[in-house]
Amino acid sequence: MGHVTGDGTVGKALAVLDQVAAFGRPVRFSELLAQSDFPKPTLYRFVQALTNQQMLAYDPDRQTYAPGVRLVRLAHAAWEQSTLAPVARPHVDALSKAVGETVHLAQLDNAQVLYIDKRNAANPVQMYSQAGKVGPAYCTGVGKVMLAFLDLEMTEKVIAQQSFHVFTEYTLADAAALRRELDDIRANGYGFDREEHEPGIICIAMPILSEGGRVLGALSVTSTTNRTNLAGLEAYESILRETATKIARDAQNWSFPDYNTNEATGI
Amino acid sequence: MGHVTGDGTVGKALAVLDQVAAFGRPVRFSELLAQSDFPKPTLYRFVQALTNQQMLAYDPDRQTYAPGVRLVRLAHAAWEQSTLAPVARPHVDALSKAVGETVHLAQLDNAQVLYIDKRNAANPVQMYSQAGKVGPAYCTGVGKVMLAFLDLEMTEKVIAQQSFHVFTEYTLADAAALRRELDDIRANGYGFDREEHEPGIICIAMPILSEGGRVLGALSVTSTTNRTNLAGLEAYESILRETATKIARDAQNWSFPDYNTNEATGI
DNA sequence: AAACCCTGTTCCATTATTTGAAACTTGGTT
DNA sequence: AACCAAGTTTCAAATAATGGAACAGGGTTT
Repeated sequence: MGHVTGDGTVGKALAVLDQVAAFGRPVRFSELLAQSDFPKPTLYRFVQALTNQQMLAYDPDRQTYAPGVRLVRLAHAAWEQSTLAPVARPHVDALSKAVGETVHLAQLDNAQVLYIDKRNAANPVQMYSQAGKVGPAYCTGVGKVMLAFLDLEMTEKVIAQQSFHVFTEYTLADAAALRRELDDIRANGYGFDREEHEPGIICIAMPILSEGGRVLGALSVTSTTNRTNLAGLEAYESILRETATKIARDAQNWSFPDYNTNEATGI
Repeated sequence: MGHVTGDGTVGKALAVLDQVAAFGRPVRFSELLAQSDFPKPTLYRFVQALTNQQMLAYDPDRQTYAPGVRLVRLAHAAWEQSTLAPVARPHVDALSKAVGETVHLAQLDNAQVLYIDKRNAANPVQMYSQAGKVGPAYCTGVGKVMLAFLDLEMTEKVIAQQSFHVFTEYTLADAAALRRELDDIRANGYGFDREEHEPGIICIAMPILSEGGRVLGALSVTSTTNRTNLAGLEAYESILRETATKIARDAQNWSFPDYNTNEATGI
């Protein structure tokens, strides 16, 4: 599943957790066993331990396992401490209000795009409904602009991991096409999604770069071909650039209090 | 930290993960060690393994650990498969649109309230809550209504785990006061938060009960004493009850496709 | 009913991994 | 140069993980 699996027992158990998550639906023990390298009792004990620990949830009626609620709790802490989202939040709010279209905030995670925040024009803040979702890097606006500004070695490493599955007639179908696109993006400083992932869905995307030029994440404004076109989206370039700059600046100055914030504050 | 810690190496490692998350901020190895029962090398290896596995993120500049992004990915799967949120979503959307105030969807998790979804009011109150966040059960609207409809044995078990920290002058200060309140809630079928957790913040809360009467979760509509009062919130009782009933009904019929949903869809 | 699955669970001797006191390294401070 | 604190590695002993095999339990077929 793309992970190292090393790290002794811990790594093995977490591989099982990934395996369950990858199913995308509650899964039976036998299904896990069928595609597992572990012998039956070994897998059984991992699943038991993870369930005890509430990393998996067991449904006794259906006899199925699914990722457990403890993950939701832990993820909240991760989201607040290890992603750009808390720093970016006010800026993403302001951007969302200004453009009135769907806004995404993303980071790169294991050669994939990880969406860490989203604003719906109509319906603000639906956290994990989209945040936490992963998507392909080679055919999304945010993915491509992040790839474009990695150092070359890293870019190649990530390109090598892309699947180049063809979603639409506009999907970039191979590494060569993607490299040409990345050159364009580097020249312009930003990029588009030209219905490459979903028909009718287009976006303009802007990298969030640290002062040193390191890729921190990316922002995008998404719309549909019914409502506008690429030229129309281009109008958002300057506000996207400003927003990205502000987020990068704040990320630089971001520091956590070294006293123990006693979390007596509300929900 | 409330966990069993058993389950061999896996349980121990996850206890470390919880420990890091509990800090609520990036934490140094020595800080973990100071409050840990594990000897230095043992703790060290757990932290290493978790970091390799991206369950923790290491910041080399500050030499600190924080919960890692892999959790965000996994939590998305957990949220979609092991919580009420996906079933409730359309109903919560409709409720939110109808009432124009902040709406919360919560479940009970280890004697705490776990918020699993949220819709902001049209003009949002400055209040900090998100999916994944946990809160106290004894002094929130959703917490109390869930407690009220557990079976008595379970109710007592959960009451025994409450801290009864006094947040405001209205906070229920002990188990006896909470039990009286739960009796009231059982009689009415729903409950309020009377500024018990945060000054100026009030809410009306409704349990989500299965046909068999099992507690599935709770819904609340939150506002401020500036904008309304308890009598004003009471106007939402019927729509809350209807929404809760619909969610319970859908949760009953909820079934996962047994074919492999191939997830080619975009964000 | 008996024989036969298929799934999930437990046994237990073998094996490999974890364990932790102590020693060592690194970087900063007196 | 001596000291100190935080982090890292070593290695024999202790412990926990491993997996072949055998055992339930529920359902279906003979």
